[in-house]
Amino acid sequence: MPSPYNLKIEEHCTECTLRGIRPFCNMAPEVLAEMERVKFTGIYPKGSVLFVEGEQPRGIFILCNGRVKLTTTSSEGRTLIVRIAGPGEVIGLSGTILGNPYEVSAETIEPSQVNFIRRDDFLRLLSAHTEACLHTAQQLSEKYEAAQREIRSLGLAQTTSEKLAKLILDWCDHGEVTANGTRIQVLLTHEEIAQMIGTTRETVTRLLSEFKRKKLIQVKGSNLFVTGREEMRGMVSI
Amino acid sequence: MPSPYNLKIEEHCTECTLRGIRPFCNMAPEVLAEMERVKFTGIYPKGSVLFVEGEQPRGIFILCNGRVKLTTTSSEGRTLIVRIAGPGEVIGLSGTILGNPYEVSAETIEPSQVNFIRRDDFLRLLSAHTEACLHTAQQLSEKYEAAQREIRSLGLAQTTSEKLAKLILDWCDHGEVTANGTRIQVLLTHEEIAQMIGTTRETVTRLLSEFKRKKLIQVKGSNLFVTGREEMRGMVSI
DNA sequence: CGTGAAACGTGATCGACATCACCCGTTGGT
DNA sequence: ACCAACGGGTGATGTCGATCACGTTTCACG
Repeated sequence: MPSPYNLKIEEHCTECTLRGIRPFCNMAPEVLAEMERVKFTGIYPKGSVLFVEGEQPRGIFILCNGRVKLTTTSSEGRTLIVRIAGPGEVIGLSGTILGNPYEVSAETIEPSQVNFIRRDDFLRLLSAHTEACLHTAQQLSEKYEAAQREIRSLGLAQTTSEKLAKLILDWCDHGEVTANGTRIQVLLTHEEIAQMIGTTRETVTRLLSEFKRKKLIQVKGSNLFVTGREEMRGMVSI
Repeated sequence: MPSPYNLKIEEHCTECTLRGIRPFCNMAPEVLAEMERVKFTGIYPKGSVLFVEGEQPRGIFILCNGRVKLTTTSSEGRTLIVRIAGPGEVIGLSGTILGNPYEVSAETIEPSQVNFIRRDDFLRLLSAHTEACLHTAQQLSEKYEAAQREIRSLGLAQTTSEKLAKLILDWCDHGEVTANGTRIQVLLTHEEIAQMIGTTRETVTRLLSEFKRKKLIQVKGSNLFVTGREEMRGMVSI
């Protein structure tokens, strides 16, 4: 018997699938039924590793609920967070299609519900249903464009504060607008923020203090209130 | 009547299409025939602009011959070369699929032969032929993985010399191994190399001199001979 | 063949940021 | 209740690379 907590997110996911909110689930009933037949649903606690960079692709992971951190590591041990995937995103798609090893590692940073589809099942699905194939092409296009934007940020930003401001502004898009600024839940440590923009923990700490001093942001627990959204936009040239 | 030069590259492209060398052309005859019917072939001199960042997507460009520079520019005017596309690559795919504006600008850096397919024709092709759709998904996966690797390089490299060494090593993969090192044709100025790794022209000049001093490379005209491939690999931690 | 523009080479300077070192406060585990 | 481990804050220091400035070479083209 599942715990009340698990039931809750399961319910939520089913609902979203039925209503077709998730881009990847918004397909003809027979395709969805087929997907339903071959999928494995898993619920992972925070900190679970879905797969590791370099592994042979076992299949795709459809994230129903929760968030997953995608990282890559240099031979020196430096880590870069490539992306944080949210609900509705498909993970491990390109590797699974091409049969290439996963390019990144995936680790949940929240309790997450994940549907897994084995590689051969997925490839069969693609050949059998043009619709699934079209949706996959769209998902890949979106990921590609997101990667393109990431390349822009990393390559064109002049200073570290510009990168950090850009990151916070990106977060704002999914934040909640309140009386005292846009509220964002930051579930990342300074270390992890540093790994997202290719800098060090100390620099992130210092820059965030600077932003506080300049009244651009306010920190209350794990909430970050962005009070100077316009000023921050002025700092960003990308 | 086409010039001998144009004839030559046209011939070469036809041949490659027939032999199925180009990944995107390696499809069932009826799909190829359909593509043949809707495509527009163009031959562009060096420096032609295929499209500009931000434009509405008109369709896809299949590069048969030549090379195309894909760039993005910051509001400050700084330019980043995202990728140099070569024969067989499809350009403008993700934007065309999603209907989003082109994310980059495309400019030929060699005389190039390009097949253009209009957006609606292409989308019809995708819906009609699962095979075309599968090939598109594969192309997108490859592009996505390439972008991923680019993110790795930009985000994890510690120093600029590491980035430059990595770039040269990447070039080596398509170079010709000779008695005195791997030969590469560099058709880029120092300025453009700088734009590929997010640094300045002066730094590229200085670093290349340093590499010459250390006997890692030799420059003869537009040819670059990599003599110390192993030493350079040692400089790169990504 | 000359001439102007583009590409390349190099020195001087300076600031941003990585690195090291240490401290403090919180948290969670036994 | 304690203390190790973790996350966060901050100073001192050194260095890499951006920037400016100018000279030199190469090359296209009339």
